[in-house]
Amino acid sequence: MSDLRTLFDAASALAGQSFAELADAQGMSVPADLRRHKGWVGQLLEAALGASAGSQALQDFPELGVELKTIPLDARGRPLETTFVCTTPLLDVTGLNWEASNVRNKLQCVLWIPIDGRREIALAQRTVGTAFLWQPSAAEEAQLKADWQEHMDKIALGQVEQITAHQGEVLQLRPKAANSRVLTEAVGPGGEIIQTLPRGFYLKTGFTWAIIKRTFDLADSN
DNA sequence: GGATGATCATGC
DNA sequence: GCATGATCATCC
Repeated sequence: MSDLRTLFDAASALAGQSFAELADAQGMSVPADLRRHKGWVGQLLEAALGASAGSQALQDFPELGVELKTIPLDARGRPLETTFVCTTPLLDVTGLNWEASNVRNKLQCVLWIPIDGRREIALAQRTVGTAFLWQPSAAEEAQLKADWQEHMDKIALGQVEQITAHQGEVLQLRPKAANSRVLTEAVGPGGEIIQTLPRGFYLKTGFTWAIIKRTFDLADSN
């Protein structure tokens, strides 16, 4: 992808296409469901748009500074899932600041691609929605920053295990691992090193719903 | 019905 | 294990 316009046009052109059509074009096969293929739709869209970062800790289109995110919507256009942003540092966090954070970097410019997330529709028949570019408004960034700071303060104080997904207005902290037996190092209550579940930052659905709602001029009811 | 905590696949 | 891509499954 040489420029943002080209990428956006390519993403826009995917609107209305079914996963079966897209998979066929990419030489991919469509799984029966997502239970054992949770990231499949994201990978399908990455392939269709030529994202190249792979498993590196980079934006999907580093040269454009753009992060690609699919977001599954229900019949009313509401997000069905929270949106994973990045994993959370749990050690040596005292010097970290929002401006240099991975969360801010990832969310600086997002190419959102709504997808049909309805489980009652066969995966192959679900379709891609209308892509749109988003950059956080000053208000949105302020919310994100406040939540990020609150979480990071607790982590720095050795209180990571007191954090639940209920905390944070728009940005929550939740486990992010293969399973609940996976452990990583963190700071404990007494400043010692403890073993704990890896965590990740996720955008709450209320936050992404507000973006979707505004973008497509949808009503709050229904 | 919706959100939380747990989980799945893959590459290095 | 940690990064990527997320949704599942169970709970309230």
